[in-house]
Amino acid sequence: MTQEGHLTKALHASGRRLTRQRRLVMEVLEESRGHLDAETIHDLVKARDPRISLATVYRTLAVLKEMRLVEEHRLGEEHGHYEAVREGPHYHFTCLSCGKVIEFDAPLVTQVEQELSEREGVRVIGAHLHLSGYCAQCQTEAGGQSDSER
Amino acid sequence: MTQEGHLTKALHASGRRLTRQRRLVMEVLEESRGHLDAETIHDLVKARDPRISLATVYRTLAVLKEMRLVEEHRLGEEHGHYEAVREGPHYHFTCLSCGKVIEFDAPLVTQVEQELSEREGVRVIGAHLHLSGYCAQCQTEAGGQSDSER
DNA sequence: ATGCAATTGCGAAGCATTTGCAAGAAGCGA
DNA sequence: TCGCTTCTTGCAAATGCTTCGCAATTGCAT
Repeated sequence: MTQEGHLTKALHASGRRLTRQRRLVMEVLEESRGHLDAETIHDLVKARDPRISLATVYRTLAVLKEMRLVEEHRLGEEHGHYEAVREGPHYHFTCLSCGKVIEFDAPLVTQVEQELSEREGVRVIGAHLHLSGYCAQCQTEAGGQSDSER
Repeated sequence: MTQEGHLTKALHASGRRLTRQRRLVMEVLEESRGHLDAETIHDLVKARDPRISLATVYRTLAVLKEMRLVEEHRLGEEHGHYEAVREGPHYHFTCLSCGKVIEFDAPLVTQVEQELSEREGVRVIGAHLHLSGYCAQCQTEAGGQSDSER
């Protein structure tokens, strides 16, 4: 009831309510710690409550995003992927061949932010670093350097 | 005729043809060195040839992208923005308030790529770094630190 | 100049995401 | 606990961006 209590409080702080649907979406995101798209989230949530609608999933994700409990990433430049926010910043690498996503941290990004802030006078709020290429496995399996993808 | 010749050659190398439409799209992208969305590109191209269709703009952008002459960015996580590829890598900062885009370089990103490659055995092909926050102007004008945006 | 394959324009289709609205809950206060 | 008010949901229709099918054009190699 700890994390649920936290969610309740966070919602109430902005005049919102804790609903079964919101709790389920948050649960799914926290349990399967991956990068799920809306459709997948919808499926997983439906397994626990078949009545939930896709529109509600989208609305919930928007709310959670606004509360900074969830982040949206545009990994393959395709449709959105969502994940529950964890400690510290982390970035993504996507394999162009098999689609695998590797998460990594990179303190140097903070340094880049600082340099930019100083040089341009901006205030940086968010940072997305998205690398792409071929993972170790796909490199050995197929050479992986041809343009034969997509 | 230099750059046009180059475009022709690049197209022919992959069994493609240089058409008026493709030349115009490339021209527009090179002249207005910004981050244009497809609709804007379409408008600019139509100013020079009203017959061009939006579908052709998209098809041309796909071709140019595949030839690595153009890059697509998902800046505001909204719709795609396109720009002609220039020398060296460069990254983007978007102002959450006014939407302004600042481009910058950051050699440190290369270092991040190398670290990841060594640690995970991947081969990095592309890198997108997208920072967001408030530009100097928007910070002074409105304080800019409240969550009052969208 | 001629022919064939690549390309275009058009409208329609396709996705992912959003929205309008009436019915359904959450949670405050009595 | 019961009501009432307001926030939420489901549904389906709508939207916005992007892609596709197909017949008509057009580049360009010969």
